[in-house]
Amino acid sequence: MPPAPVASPQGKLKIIQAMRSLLAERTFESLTIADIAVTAGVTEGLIYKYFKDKRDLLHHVLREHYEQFLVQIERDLQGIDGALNKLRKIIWSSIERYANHRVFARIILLEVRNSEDYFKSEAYTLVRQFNRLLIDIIKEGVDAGEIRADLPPSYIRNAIFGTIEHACLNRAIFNEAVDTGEAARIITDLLFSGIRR
Amino acid sequence: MPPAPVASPQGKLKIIQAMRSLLAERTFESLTIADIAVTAGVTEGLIYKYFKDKRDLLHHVLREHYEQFLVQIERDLQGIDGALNKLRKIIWSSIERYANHRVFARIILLEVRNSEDYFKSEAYTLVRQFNRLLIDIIKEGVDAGEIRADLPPSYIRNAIFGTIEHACLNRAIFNEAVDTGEAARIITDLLFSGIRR
DNA sequence: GAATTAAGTAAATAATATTTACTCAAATAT
DNA sequence: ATATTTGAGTAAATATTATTTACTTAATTC
Repeated sequence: MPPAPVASPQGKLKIIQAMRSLLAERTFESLTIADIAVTAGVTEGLIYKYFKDKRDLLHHVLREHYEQFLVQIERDLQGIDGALNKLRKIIWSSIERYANHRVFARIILLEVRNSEDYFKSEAYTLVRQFNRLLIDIIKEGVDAGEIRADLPPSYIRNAIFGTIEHACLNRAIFNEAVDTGEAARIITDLLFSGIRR
Repeated sequence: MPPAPVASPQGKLKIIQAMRSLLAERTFESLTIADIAVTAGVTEGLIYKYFKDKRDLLHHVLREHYEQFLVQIERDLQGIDGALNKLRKIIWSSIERYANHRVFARIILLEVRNSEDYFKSEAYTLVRQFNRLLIDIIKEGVDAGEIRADLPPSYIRNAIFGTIEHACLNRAIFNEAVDTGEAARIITDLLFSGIRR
């Protein structure tokens, strides 16, 4: 049997929870270790017992979010046939995630990409995994004749991610509302059919 | 006549230049005021004479870059007719800028959006100005029947920016090469005609 | 029951940002 | 021609924040 998942100690959980709730209101840079410790109700030293530094804690929070996201995506794709239908669903699920999990959106869109450590983190491993999934679906679509073969899959993936992210940026930054269904419909239509009349 | 542009003092210029050259190699967060002062050959105090704090200096560097970019864009659009042709040119010019001015790309894609101060900065005013230009061109295209009228212009703008930015992200982060002409052709084609076969 | 270990604390230290009080030289006004 | 102001710049002090260290304490295991 697999090793029983060792329960995290209270203190660690409180630290992670404090980080999440502080990030809902403030930027990563503006948070001090003291802030986090006070909010969590632990001492500053304990944070360094579980995390290498402030950024490592950030990456841990992102990783947990991303794990949930990937589980949900996998579920969402069950029973969907055809590459375009899968992409449509992924677009919807991604927007839904950014719209309803603002801390997740803020971390990934605003806070991590400026640090080299991120690209060595486990969180980034998950991002790459999601990337590969997307590329595979695009290739499947090309092979099936659903998707144009003259556009490199990486550009298609960039267009999908980039468009979604920009559409959700104002949500992450200014807390503006996003209508998931509407946004997904418009973005899918735009990417599938183009802007030319 | 307009007030003669007062020449910046040597020290200020050296500080700005030091910031630029350091940002070519390292992330904003990793730069200390001491680093910047040593590289510029001035004392730390002088930096605070001209800039409110480290971020204010970053915003100043971005503003100078963006001013140049807008001047170039305006030139590039001269004599081009038709909204789609203008968008095509803007896509090319934007990619060219990110590809050939990596510090600019790094600042705007990775370093500023995580701070509230940025959105109050003069640099951001210029970004909004560019945004408006793009929206105006899109509306012109809709009115002229070149661009679909059933897609909100803001989504079209997000798709254009987002796709370009994601395509240039690996350039900014990992210093990967970008073939401007090729990228512009593919992205324009993708956005104008869609990915569906 | 002694030894080890995990969870946690408190205080010290190190790194860094920022402020303060000053110097000097040039420009300007009297 | 000199006193006064001002802008450029410095050096050192201070404030803030991150990180490390040395230590409890309570539970587990040998």
